[in-house]
Amino acid sequence: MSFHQILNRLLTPGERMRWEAALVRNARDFAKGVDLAQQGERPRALRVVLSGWVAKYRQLPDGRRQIVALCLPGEVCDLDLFTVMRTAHATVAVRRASVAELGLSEAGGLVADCPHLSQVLCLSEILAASIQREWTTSVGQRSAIERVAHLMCELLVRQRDERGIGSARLRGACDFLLTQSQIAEATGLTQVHVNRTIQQLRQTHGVELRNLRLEIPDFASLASLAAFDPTYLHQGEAGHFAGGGAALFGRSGESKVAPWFPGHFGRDQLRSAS
Amino acid sequence: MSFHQILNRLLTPGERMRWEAALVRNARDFAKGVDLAQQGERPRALRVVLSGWVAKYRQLPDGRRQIVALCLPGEVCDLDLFTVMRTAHATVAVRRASVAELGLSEAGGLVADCPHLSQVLCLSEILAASIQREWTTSVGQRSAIERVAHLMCELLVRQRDERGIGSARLRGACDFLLTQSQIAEATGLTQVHVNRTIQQLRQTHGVELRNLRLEIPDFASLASLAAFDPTYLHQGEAGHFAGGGAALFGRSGESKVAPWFPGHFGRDQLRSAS
DNA sequence: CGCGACGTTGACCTACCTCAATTGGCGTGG
DNA sequence: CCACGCCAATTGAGGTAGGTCAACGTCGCG
Repeated sequence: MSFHQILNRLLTPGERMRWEAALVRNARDFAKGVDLAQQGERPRALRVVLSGWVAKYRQLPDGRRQIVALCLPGEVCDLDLFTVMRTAHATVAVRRASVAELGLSEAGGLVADCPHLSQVLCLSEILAASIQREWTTSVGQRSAIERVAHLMCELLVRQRDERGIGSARLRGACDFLLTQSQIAEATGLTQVHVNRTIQQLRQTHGVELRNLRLEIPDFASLASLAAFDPTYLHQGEAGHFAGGGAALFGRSGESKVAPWFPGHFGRDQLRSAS
Repeated sequence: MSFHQILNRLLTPGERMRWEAALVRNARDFAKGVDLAQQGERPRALRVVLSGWVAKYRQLPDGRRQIVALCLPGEVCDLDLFTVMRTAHATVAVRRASVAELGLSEAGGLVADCPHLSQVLCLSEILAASIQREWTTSVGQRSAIERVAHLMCELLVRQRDERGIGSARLRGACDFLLTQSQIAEATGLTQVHVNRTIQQLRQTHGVELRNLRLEIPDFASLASLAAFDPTYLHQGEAGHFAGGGAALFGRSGESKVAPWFPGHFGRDQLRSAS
């Protein structure tokens, strides 16, 4: 399922409104290449992409970088705000992007007010982890042409059911906001080699990648070349998630949530939003 | 933090006992190389490694495989049982291993009875995701020698605070249950090349890898070679997790958990264990 | 009109792969 | 106790996918 599907299935209409109002209220624009967060720092916000793409990357001391994840519109970047002391990766705007940044009090208030929200957040994290495993597989096992093709397939499919905030069409075409250098950083290849690889995909599969648009004339053959098996995207499992999530989270919809928050940072207590 | 730290901090003594009793009751042994689960099938159990190592791997149609994660003693393999319809990866015993397999009703009952358990499970999943990102970085950016060294560093550190079920000492030595072929599958290298790489590590860093034991005379220098930065393991953050987790999960410790379970598989309802 | 970002091309190089033996350790059975 | 067989580790020779370096082209924008 897409993140939107999860949201729609698990949140009540009221929760959804509250969630989206908070996002709009905290929207911020970032120019291409601007870091939203540095690696090693204490997480400052729960981030939700509203438009544009955002990348998580890890940088080694000598400058090498690996993009480890892409966050498309509507997706939550991570739960670091709630769970870790220092983020191990940085976050950057792939292109001009609009991102909602919810501070600790705002995010905590939302979670407190929307009993289903923690389910949604954790499930989105679990989906992200599944994608992450596939990326590891790609970089570890697939050849250059397979990697690039696989990335294309994944991003097409991930955008397919992003009605609402996203901006993708069905059938073989979608937004593609990465430069070739960024594709290189995501696939563990060189920018030069990515270029040659794309040309090869153009010739052999008619794939077109221009003006931030991707067109795939024959998705099936590209998927076959890339050994793309969409199982890991768990599409259409929102219903299952809803059930399993409820089990896992003890039906938090029924729990009385206390307006309490640990002050372990020495920060202010949360306001308990109504 | 290690998974054990999370467990110790977040579960009440009673919950811990219940948890461990369930593990013991459902322990099963697997010979080396035996699959605990195939990719593409419906998850059958919540698995917890008791002894030995377990690997998650993804296999491509032509046979290439990538080990995407290692589960050490005490760790939960994944939450697929609760969250997805078909697992995208397979699970295999790296060596003879003992694994607790909790079926849906047993696992659901545990989660229902132990209010903090869902926190523990989700946080362990989040930690696993962080490790996964580092693996992607490794395979994408690090050279062969860096990859192997990094894996060694990670596994040493991950075993350090595994008192209890685990069997690791501090200071530069730990169990290492992978064959060179398995290291190759985890690092995206060839078995042959892994062999040469290890020899190089032996000569230049005195690293010894024999008889399922790893010895690292100079951890600092190996870590530096590998660009190993343990931030991503989030050690010693169990306290933080406890707080943040509570916020994220709405202090489930206080919630009244209903002995209810979705029957979306058409399975039996859960018994509500006392 | 000129600058900067992105894409494209060519020549050369090397880290890692492939294939194919060979060695060593160890458990098992005779 | 030795012989066999299996599995993991090791070694060698040769090949290639992809990296490196260095231009050059092209497009959009101020």
